[in-house]
Amino acid sequence: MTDEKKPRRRPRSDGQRNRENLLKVAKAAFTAGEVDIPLDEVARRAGVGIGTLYRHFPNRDALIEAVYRAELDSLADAAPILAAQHPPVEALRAWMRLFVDYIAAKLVIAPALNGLAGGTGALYAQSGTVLQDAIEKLMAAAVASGDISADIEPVDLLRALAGVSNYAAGPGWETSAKRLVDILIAGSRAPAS
Amino acid sequence: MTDEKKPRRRPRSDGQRNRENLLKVAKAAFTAGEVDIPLDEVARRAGVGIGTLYRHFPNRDALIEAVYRAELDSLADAAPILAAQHPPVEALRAWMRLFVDYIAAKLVIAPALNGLAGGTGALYAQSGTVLQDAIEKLMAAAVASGDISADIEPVDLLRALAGVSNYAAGPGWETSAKRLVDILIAGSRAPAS
DNA sequence: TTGTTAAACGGAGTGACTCTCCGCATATAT
DNA sequence: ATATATGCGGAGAGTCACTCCGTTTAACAA
Repeated sequence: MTDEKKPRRRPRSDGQRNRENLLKVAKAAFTAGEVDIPLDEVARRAGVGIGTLYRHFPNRDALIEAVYRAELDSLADAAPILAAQHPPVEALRAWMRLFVDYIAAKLVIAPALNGLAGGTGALYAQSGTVLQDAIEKLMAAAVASGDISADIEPVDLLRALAGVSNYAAGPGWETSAKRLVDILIAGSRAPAS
Repeated sequence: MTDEKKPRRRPRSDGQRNRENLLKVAKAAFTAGEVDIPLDEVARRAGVGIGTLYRHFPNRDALIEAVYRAELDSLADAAPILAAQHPPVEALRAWMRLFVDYIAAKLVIAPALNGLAGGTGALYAQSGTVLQDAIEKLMAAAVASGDISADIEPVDLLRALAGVSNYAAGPGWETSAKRLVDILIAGSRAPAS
């Protein structure tokens, strides 16, 4: 019933190496825009058989999720740091801008995120929770300090941000995206009651 | 060089019928959530051969675009009407809410829009222009009346809206999306100079 | 070292899907 | 009624995701 520990053996070193290699190759391909790269090709570039790829990642989505989970986590980790360095509203703004930067640097690729089966949720439901937690805490602080209105759903802002990443195209989109961040912040301000 | 007119013959009636049938079937499937439906199946349901489908729509994306173009157009058409009925800012707000309604009614399906190859642009570059025109005019009016700030990019709002449609999941998302509309409007207001 | 064994590997094979090609059918115009 | 451009249909080629299972190898014990 409870989780038994069966540490019979140490995990095999070649297994871990291959797994990391696959992730590295996949990330390189995805960030290079080859979102639709065949999985055979990923395996080939990583110097492993297709069977090995599928043992580590049961399907395409699993691979994509694994590639981005680390990025998502590091984005989430930045939240408490920013919170410590800035006043609440500015921390929120800074984090949202960082979100945009991540997209700009192709560290997080929206098409890949959205391309997931069923479109939505699948990935954000699992990996996305860390982002939700991050923004929720930032907003809670800003609400507590009386800077932003209490009846704003954190998720809404995240959605808007994610939306921008979908349509990240054309020159100047990045500054345009940061302008949107300002709009969102301004729109979330508590009325000067 | 210029577009020659060669109206040798009237288009064949069966051709038009089949085309409409395909669109009807495809729309039904897409709105029912069967975004990944095989094209053979679409052809079968429409009672035509696969070859016929591919003559009318050279690839999957073309079909998706054709299905939604009408919806997109009607959404765009609503803009001037709303503009005539409401003061500028309210017209803008109403239109953005209408956008959300369309998504809610599954008349426009975000997963399908985003699932397009290459992720971005492909569809919005063509069909999306009508939406851009629509919101640009609404915003121009609101800027002219001094209600909203001049340095807001219309596309940004569209992006945010589209983003929300991606993550349209879970109960209450709709009201949450409309709240986002209000945030965006509030954030776009011109400073009471 | 050597033997044992569980863990991991590789890649041929399967089924599903997209898209092409081209001979056949039919609506339109004369 | 005849001619012909227009549209139809579906077999088949090419690609891809994912499975299966015989073979290899790293980890551990003796």
